[in-house]
Amino acid sequence: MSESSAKNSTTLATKITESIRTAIVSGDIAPGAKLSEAQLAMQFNSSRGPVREAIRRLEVERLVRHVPHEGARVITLERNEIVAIYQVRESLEGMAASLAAQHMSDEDIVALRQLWEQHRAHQHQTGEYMQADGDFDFHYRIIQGSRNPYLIRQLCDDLYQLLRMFRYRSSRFISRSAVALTEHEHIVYAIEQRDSQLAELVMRRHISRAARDIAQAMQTEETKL
Amino acid sequence: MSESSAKNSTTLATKITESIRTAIVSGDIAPGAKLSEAQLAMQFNSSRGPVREAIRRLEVERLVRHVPHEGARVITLERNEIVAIYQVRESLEGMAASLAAQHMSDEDIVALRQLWEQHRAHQHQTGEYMQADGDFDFHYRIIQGSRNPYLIRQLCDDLYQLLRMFRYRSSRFISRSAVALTEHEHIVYAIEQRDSQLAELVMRRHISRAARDIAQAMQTEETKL
DNA sequence: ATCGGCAATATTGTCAACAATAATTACAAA
DNA sequence: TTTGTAATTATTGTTGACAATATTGCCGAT
Repeated sequence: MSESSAKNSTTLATKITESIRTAIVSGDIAPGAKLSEAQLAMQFNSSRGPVREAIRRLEVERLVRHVPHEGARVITLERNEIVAIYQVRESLEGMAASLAAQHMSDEDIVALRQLWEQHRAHQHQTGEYMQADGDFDFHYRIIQGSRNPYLIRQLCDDLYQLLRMFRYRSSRFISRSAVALTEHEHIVYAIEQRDSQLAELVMRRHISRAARDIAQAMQTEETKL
Repeated sequence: MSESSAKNSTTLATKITESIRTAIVSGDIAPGAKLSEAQLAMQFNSSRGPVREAIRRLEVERLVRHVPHEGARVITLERNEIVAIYQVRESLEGMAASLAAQHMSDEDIVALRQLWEQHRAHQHQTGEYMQADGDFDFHYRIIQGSRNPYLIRQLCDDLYQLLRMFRYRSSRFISRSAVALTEHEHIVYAIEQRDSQLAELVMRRHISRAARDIAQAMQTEETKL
């Protein structure tokens, strides 16, 4: 487990929170793993206080499940929970796309198009899957474009944490980068046209298909065991 | 400020969290008010530790804004933030209604109808506005009926806290109980018919109208000052 | 050999003191 | 009077010790 990524925030508790969060999301701390206060405190050269604060925060963020007097464990995402999350994501991010088509500045739309061009070029050259990071970047920009602060927080701070955590583990399945690239283009197009209805629909389908692929992959994964 | 509503949870920090949360949501602690650790600790006959934990949790729940070394204050909801929240609520709860129409058990639907009958009877007798609590109860049942655990948490644990906090302050405006009663009936009907599309649409309109009324009321309220 | 209860151990919850940072006040100079 | 600065005060951040609870291991009974 790497506690390297500790940004120099103002307070120790914040740094520890971020370190543990990235460790969970990146899979360095496995789902279901126990978070021992004493152990973590030792690891970060601190006392248990700041570690406790970090765990409490991550508990509210739903990355950690805590039961009194027993301790905290990293959550494990079951199949039905993944499905539930994707269902919400479809609704929320569809709305984000719709709002983005209405509210994004012309410059931001140009930048979005350029980002997509980069992704295409990258895929053309390397023939590689789209990087998860690139995909997230694309979606983040559209969410930001919604200009709805509450929606932005819900998606970026909350839902996407869970998504990242899950994606890291299951990146082996996801080989739909070619399809995704095409779908992204359609989204960019709809936003360029300022067609909020189309943007919403295309985004919803994009996410819906991803969800279907993942659910299917998990299904076969489960039957294999 | 009443710290009376302390349920006997297993841990002190939890009790304090709940007490402060209800105090904020009910308006006993005013928006923008400072949350002093020492003062709260005294108030709850505890040390600062549990109070700090409570504040950290409420911070992640977005009921409190915290800046390092300065302290925590209760958030203040601006007009545009209310609009943003209602926009998200419309999308999420529309989805909840759709899912409820698909997944609610027949018994639960009967119970929902009965609840509505009660509301109607109550209004008939007293001619009163619908109680905010009754309204929340109605919506909660439908959200639960969605059977989507992530959606349920997002709405009940997160969004509705903010809604409650705001509603308490502004209950003076909201006199649309007669309209709401009718709209609720339409929602119940759509769910009884298992018409998920209709349920979603009617719910969205219900919330959209409420949002419009509130935005309008805030507008006039602002110009008055 | 397995199961249930008791002691030992480990872990979490709470507390009070200390350190570090921000807010306030007092004071002096312009 | 006003303004900038330094000292004071108050508040938050962190720590280690102690209390309360859960887990583990041991022992005896069936």
